[in-house]
Amino acid sequence: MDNQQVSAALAEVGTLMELLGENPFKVNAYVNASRTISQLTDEISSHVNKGTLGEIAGIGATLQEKITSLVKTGKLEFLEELRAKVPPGLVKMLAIQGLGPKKVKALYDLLQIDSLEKLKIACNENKVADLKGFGAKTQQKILEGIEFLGSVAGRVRLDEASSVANTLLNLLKDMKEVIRIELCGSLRRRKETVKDIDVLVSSKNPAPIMEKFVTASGVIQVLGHGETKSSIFVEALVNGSRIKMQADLRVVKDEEFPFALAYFTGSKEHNVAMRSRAIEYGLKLNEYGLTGEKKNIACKTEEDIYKALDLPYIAPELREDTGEINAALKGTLPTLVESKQIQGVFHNHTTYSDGANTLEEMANKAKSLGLKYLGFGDHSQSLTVANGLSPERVKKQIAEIDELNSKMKGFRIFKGIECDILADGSLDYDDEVLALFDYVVGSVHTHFQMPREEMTQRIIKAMNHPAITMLGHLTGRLVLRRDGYAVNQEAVLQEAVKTKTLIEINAHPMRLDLDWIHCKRAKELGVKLVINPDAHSTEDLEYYEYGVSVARRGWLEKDEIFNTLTTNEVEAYLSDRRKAFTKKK
DNA sequence: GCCGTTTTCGGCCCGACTGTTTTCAGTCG
Ligand SMILES: Nc1nc2c(ncn2[C@H]2C[C@H](O)[C@@H](COP(=O)(O)OP(=O)(O)OP(=O)(O)O)O2)c(=O)[nH]1
Ligand SMILES: [Mg+2]
Ligand SMILES: [Mg+2]
Ligand SMILES: [Zn+2]
Repeated sequence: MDNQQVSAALAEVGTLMELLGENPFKVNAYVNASRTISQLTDEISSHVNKGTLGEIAGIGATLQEKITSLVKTGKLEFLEELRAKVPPGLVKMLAIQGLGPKKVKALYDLLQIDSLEKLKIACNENKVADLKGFGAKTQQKILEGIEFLGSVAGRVRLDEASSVANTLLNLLKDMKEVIRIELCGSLRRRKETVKDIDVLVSSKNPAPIMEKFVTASGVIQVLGHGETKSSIFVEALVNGSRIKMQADLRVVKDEEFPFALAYFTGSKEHNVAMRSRAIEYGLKLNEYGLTGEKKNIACKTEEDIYKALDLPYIAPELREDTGEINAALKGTLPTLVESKQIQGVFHNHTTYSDGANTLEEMANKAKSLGLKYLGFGDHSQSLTVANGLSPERVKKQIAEIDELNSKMKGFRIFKGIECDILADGSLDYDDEVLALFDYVVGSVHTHFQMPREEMTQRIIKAMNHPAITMLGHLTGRLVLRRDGYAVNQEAVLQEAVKTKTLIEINAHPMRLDLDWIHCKRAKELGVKLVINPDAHSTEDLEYYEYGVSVARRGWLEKDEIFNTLTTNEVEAYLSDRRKAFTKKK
């Protein structure tokens, strides 16, 4: 079993134990281990083999045993026993808004309800309202919740969620009652997918803000409407598709804003760690302040809060409880790469293949974004569905780039190609054609169904071709749409070190590939990365910002990102590599 | 189930909103 499978199994253990009414702290041990393993940079199997499982925080003797069983046999007897005790319908019932493990257990214990169908019937027969702790309103809400299940949205891509969030932000930000307003939660931490929109406002007069929020256009349902907190379910149109999301609004006093900002930014696990640290200091940390027995510790910024607990500021992207607090203590937090340090981007498409804009339009847009250089990467000849370039058209494009380069002042265009890595790991052009480019991005676009080991060898073979400069979208995954092909990312990253292949952080919000966890792994291994927007239009060029977010979540610094180099440095680097390639032939 | 400059038992983050209650449990953030 791999990390994600082990993580899923432990999460299921947690859910089933909860439904059996187990001790919540015990349940939390499983849930916590599940999360830790899902965010591990290295492979859980390597910990099993090396006997280092116990070194992972939150994994003790019992969990070591269970994880070892999962990794070695793919099975866990304890989980099988739990599954035998808890009907699967109970887990489905948990998805109903407002129904948690206690209520589901009560419904099962008292009315033998073990499916959505039976639950609906019981509600309609008015049996649920009579149970202790239930009532007419709860019964009605359950019925509505069952109907709502079909339209319940899962997670949403960061770019789409940002778009919905900005609509809400614009709705509120100019109200006279609003002093400060900020997007928080996973949006602020720049997670690749977002479950809901978390908005924080400071004000002396919350009521009108709450009112405006719950009556906003597109609100499908008001989930809660209180003095300091409201929740809604909204529908919005983003790029022609309907997006349904929850949104939460917290309103606090302005002097509480930094504490509320820290709280509402999360993550939950980071909050728990920070609050536990406050306890060690004899203090209490919540969304309103940092308080002791008699004293209140005034903080004007988040930085002040960290400082009060003897920690340096921790950037939102790092607040995932993946070691940031320990690193902060040791003074080994990274100085994260910033958007303004990106000098240019590679891997962009034009009308030569499947892009919407010309070379010149793309170059002008890049220049207007403040970039100093732009690299192209249209598709290669065998990718006919995307209008891949024949060697003749390659030469034509190169001539056009030469002309643009002589015309544009203070801006440099690099000649590149997104060259298909064919099924056998060979490249899609002869070496004579490959020698025409300043750089080559190697990407897999076909034959996704290969066995994992074959795919890994295919990519590794391509990385060993001296013409390859960088590897495009390593796994081919599409966020929330398609899993990547089976590939040993660890092996590819290790090979990248050996072959000095740059690994792309594909910044297209549909891809974000490498993901942030493997960025962290790449950092540990000493891999160099390059942030590319994979732009198919001028607007897409701005996607590199999403790649910067991934890099920051992966703890990456300026020096670890190739395209923070200046034009001259890039020029020198690429020309050296090209010389090595052409000399070899 | 995990963990330890309050160490091997007794804690484990803390609060808002709702609906059921008459003082609070459950769910969610
Ligand atoms: N202290 C504390 N804070 C929490 C807890 N649950 C949530 N929070 C805070 C931190 C979260 O980032 C923030 C928003 O909660 P969300 O459930 O919306 O999670 P978040 O935005 O992190 O991720 P998501 O919405 O799932 O993409 O509220 C909790 O149990 N304790
Ligand atoms: Mg959220
Ligand atoms: Mg939320
Ligand atoms: Zn591609």
